[in-house]
Amino acid sequence: MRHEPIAIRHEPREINYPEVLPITAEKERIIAAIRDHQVLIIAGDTGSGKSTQIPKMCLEANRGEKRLIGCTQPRRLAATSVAARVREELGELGHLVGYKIRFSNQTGPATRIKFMTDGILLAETQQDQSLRAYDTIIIDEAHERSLNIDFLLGILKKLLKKRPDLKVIITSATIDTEKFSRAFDLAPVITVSGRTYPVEIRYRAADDTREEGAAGQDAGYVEQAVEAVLELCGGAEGGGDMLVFMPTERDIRDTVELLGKRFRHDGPRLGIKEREPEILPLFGRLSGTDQNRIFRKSGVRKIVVSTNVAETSITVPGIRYVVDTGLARISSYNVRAGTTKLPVTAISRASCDQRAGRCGRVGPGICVRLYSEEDYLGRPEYTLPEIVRSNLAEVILFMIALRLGNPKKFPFIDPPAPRAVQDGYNLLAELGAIDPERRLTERGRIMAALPLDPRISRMIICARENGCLREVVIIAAALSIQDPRIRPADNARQADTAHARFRSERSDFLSYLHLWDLYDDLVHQKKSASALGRFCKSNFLSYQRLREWRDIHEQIWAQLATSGNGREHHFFLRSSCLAELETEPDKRYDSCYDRIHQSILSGNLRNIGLKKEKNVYQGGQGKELMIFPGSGQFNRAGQWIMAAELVETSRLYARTVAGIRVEWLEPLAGPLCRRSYSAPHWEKRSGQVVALEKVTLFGLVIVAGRRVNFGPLKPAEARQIFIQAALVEGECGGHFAFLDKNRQLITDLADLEDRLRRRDILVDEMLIHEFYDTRLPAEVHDRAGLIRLLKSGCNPMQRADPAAQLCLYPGGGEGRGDGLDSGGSGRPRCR
DNA sequence: CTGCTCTTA
Repeated sequence: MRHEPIAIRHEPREINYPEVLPITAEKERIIAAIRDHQVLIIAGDTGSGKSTQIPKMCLEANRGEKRLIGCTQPRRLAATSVAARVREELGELGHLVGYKIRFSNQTGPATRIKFMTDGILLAETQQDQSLRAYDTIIIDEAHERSLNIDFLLGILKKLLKKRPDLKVIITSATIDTEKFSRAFDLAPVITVSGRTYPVEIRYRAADDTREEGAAGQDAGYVEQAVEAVLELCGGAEGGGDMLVFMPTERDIRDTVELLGKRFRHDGPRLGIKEREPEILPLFGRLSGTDQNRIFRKSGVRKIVVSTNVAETSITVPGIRYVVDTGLARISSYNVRAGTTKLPVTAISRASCDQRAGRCGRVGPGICVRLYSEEDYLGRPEYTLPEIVRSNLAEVILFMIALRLGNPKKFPFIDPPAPRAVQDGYNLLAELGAIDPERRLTERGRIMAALPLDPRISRMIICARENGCLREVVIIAAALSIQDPRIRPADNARQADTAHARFRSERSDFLSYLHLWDLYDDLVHQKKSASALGRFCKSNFLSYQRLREWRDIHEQIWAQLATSGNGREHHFFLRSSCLAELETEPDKRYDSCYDRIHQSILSGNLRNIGLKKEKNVYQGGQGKELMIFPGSGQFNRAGQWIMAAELVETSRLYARTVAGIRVEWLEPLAGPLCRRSYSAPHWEKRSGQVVALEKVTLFGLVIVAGRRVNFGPLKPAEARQIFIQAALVEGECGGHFAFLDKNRQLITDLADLEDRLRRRDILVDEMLIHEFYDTRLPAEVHDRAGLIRLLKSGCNPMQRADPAAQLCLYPGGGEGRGDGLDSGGSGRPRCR
């Protein structure tokens, strides 16, 4: 818990604002608005100075006196770099600025302005629900509408009544400020101009009359982008770096390759006199050193070919020209299938404009759009907020843990669809996090306390029971980071060879464990950071991501240790299933493969598959999966698999895959299994009605034709079969006096009919069935039940003798208890 | 035969 904040009184000192920033002119207006309103919306485009100057204005408005001024940023890098900038600008007041991001808390008692990622502020609400550590909260870049931002805005909206002293400032690009204002009871909007240069937009749509390529080929935007780049280079525009936006890594590879070729072969003919430019790919999975090449000055023209990272996350310096395909991969959650789609999609107008703006930061720019103005105008204005295209399980778990009420009534700016909310509840129920009343279970509480996807938390809980916590925590941390393997286009083979060193033949999860063991050895040998870096480089691994992996691993252990009582920590550390003596890497985990993978399966039940053909699997709910070619299980996997992820791109791919045994599924899935029964029939030997049980999980048959005792499942149906087969047709087995008598009577009557040549004395089977049906108690449906019934006839308190009841003629019973034959084995007898 | 990008107790 936070101790009472210390009020830091200080002599008022001059706070300086850079004159060049447009926001400086609005200073007095903004300070007055902060004083007069609880919520304020400030709209300003790139270069307005809002991120750095508004926190200083809050200080000048006497905010942050007893509590903190909290400023959120969507990305860690932004949080730390803006903090550094403000600290520098504040000069001798610089010590008032701190920041906190995951794994690094640089705040102290003197901190009054705290920069952080929005994820951190969200996480803090778990400890400090009313955010009492803050008197002012600034949500920056709200227009990005990330899941964290939308969730935070809802929480703040609910908090405002309870915390009248709290001020909230929402800053955004100058788009859609109306929506924010309306969401916060018509909060005032102050608009600040940006500080950018004009950007000339040129539309260069694909020529419609141009012949289509081979059937099924796409529009050829790679070729068009290359043409556009060559035109710009050969035109009269002059020098300056270029930024080309592509939707996928593969397109980037193709573009880089084609550009290089064209410059070499056709450059002179196209009037490009300059030296061959430097062509650089840029995407998130690129190693840090390769990413940093875009910041180096080389003396020749730079052409950066990038994914969406360059739209908001990385600012490529010095860009004068943008070539925009208008495409991006945008993820969306498919509620029906429970999978993620990652299609190449036409981006929104806001995104197009953001991309264009990337060339107006150092001087007037030119943006070539590979689509028509008509196309542009027909696009949606904004990108769909992340919350309406996400799996909501984690959000809902959080809401239950914090008692934030019904998600359907929560003040989301754009509420998610009811079906998506229902799906989130369903997944939580499948994971055992909530009970039928949607309250947290014991498991759910542990899951809510872990900073992980609920599915991953579920694996850890299962591993605790299975005694393989050490292994599964390593894997859980691995599943929480981006793939640490690097596979450069020009060195793919070498990378594959390097990665094969730790690849498991049976499971991608074990590959993670092998890599961990390899790297952990080096760390324990106290290798220097540079030695570790060299190891990463030569093995095509990301040093950054391995570090993140270890950090998350440590964080999970710390959380597990505090969630139990202190003593549990020891238990956790020792609960490894590792066979101490086995040193050969791919055999090390053989003996505990089942336990580890059962634990992982507990979080991945939705992602199982049954082999249809090589690499193609029948998934749940009628899905067809294909093993991702980058998986170690490609061309290797057996009959049943599970995957940590199912993502639909060109196909529905299963990523991070391992073989499982079908027998694991039923006990783990429990009530998720659907059962159906067929061919119920009387079995004389066992004295039961037996049916064939079929068990399915998400539509996949996991048990077929299992013989089960049908009576307890469907007593009424079983009883009819029992009456017909055992009593009417006489296949009961054992010896029962009443049955013998009834049979004798029927034989006698049949004889009588034969002699008299009549056919109306003996009643037909249907009537005999009816007779038993009326006389036999409802709960009797097998031989054991019949024996129990007849035995109860021995009880003197019993009014009617059951055996007599079952005799076909009046008075057929021969006294109490006589329903049972004294012979036969193992049957109860009356004494 | 190959998947955009962020973020956390």
